[in-house]
Amino acid sequence: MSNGSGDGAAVQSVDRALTILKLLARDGELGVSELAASLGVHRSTAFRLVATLESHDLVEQDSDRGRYRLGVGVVRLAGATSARLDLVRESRAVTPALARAVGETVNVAVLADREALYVDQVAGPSALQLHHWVGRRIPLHATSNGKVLLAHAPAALCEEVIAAGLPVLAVRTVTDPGRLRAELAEVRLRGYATAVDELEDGLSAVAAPVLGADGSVIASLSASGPTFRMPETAIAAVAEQIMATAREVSARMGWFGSEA
Amino acid sequence: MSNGSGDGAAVQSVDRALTILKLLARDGELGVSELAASLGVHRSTAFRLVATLESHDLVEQDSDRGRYRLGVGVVRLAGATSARLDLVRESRAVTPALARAVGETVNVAVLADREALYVDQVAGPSALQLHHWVGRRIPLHATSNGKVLLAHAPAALCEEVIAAGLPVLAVRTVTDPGRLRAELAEVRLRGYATAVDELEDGLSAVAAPVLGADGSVIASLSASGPTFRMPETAIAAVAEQIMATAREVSARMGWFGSEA
DNA sequence: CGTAGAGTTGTGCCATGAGCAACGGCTCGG
DNA sequence: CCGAGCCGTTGCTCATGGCACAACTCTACG
Repeated sequence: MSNGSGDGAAVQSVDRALTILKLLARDGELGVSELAASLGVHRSTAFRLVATLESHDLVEQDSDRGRYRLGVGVVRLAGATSARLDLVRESRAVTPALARAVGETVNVAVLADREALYVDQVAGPSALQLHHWVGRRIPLHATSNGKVLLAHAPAALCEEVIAAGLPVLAVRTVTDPGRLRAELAEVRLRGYATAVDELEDGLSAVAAPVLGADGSVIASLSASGPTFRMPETAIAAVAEQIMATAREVSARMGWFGSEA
Repeated sequence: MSNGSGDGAAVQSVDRALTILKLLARDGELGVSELAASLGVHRSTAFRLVATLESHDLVEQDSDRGRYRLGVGVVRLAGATSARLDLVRESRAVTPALARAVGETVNVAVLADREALYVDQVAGPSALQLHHWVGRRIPLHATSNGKVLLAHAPAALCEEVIAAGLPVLAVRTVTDPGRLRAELAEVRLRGYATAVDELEDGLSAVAAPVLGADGSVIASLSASGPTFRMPETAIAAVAEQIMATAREVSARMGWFGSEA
């Protein structure tokens, strides 16, 4: 093999393993010898490929020496991708308009472990913009999105985050537990969160919660830009726009108007 | 590498590719360099692994040189596995009792391309039983399950199957198009199908349709055994039992009683 | 414009993937 | 019951396919 430059099957053994997944999707259940015959490889090769898939829960066996079928890991992967696809697709219907209206970069974030995971971003019209954050994990205490997610998370999670420490990231990072708790209470009351020079010097953001069909907070929607473009006096007006858009996204996600 | 005998990661490159899927499930979107860093491999290695995943639609890119996320192939795999898991799980609630009651092997089959795909099997109590058929594809015209599926399939499919030829498989295989059409009409009228010495000499079967929530035929349920144990005189009684169980499975699959 | 970083491609080397052989378990037929 | 055949699994060796390096292209930023 000379590293196949065009056919897409760049790594042969990976290609074979993925072909096993397709065969099982097609046929439901197959034994090692059947897989080996379909792939045109030796039984021991098929066995090792399927064992690797099994170690990742992508296939499973009925019994110790039985036939293989697709496993729960496949459903898990799909769950991860379709829920997030839904959120990104629905929010994308309205976030470009918000980005234009407030003139800043709009982000959507979800709670993942004890961090804010950025799942979508739409740039505002300015030349001075945020770097691409999708796929990045950001500390909860230092961002507006993080504060929204934390304010609506179980109290136990909030205490875990505080117990793990609130590291300094910028000149105004909130590092005092009491102050963070007070801010989170205000977020819940007011309906939005702010972060000014807390993640990065010169970076400000405002965020509001996105609700799901059952009224629980499933994501956070923010607008962020340079602090000099988002002065104290402008925050409330921006917050109103963000909250309105967050309500629209919530409705698109199935929320019917009565907050949990 | 000496083919790692215990750690489950039998094939390293496959393990790495599957780890990429997990990373994307976790983080939503990642670039080649980020994947390479997470895996601890060179960028070119990560690129080739992700290219292989992409060739199988398991990951996709926004743009030509953009970041990767999980692709529609993942949802397809999950669709294949969860729909079939549902059918097998729901039918399994009642098929063992049927196998005991009629004393024969019970099978569940679905229509897949132009064949009957066997997705579950429960052995009857007799020593003389069928071999394991799960995962096997069987010609539609020669089995009771195939006839049920064909009788309720679009007419175009029926004609395609006939046009492709009806090969002889046993002494009584139906090979005449007119006779097959007449049998299928009778299946639709009577509510069950039979196959006697048509797939294999000495093998008989009776099958009835399983309906889904929308009243369409989603599977076929059969009992099969040696012809000497299922004489002409016993077929109607067995058919009643099979139809009753098929109605139960249908209800479990969400059918509410009014056939489409 | 130049630089840095990211994505992509070509090449050669060696470590890993593949195939062979052997073993143990299970099923079926005599 | 025994033997044969088949299947799943494991150990070993070797050669080839996977990997890293280097180079190229493209894009974004100062």
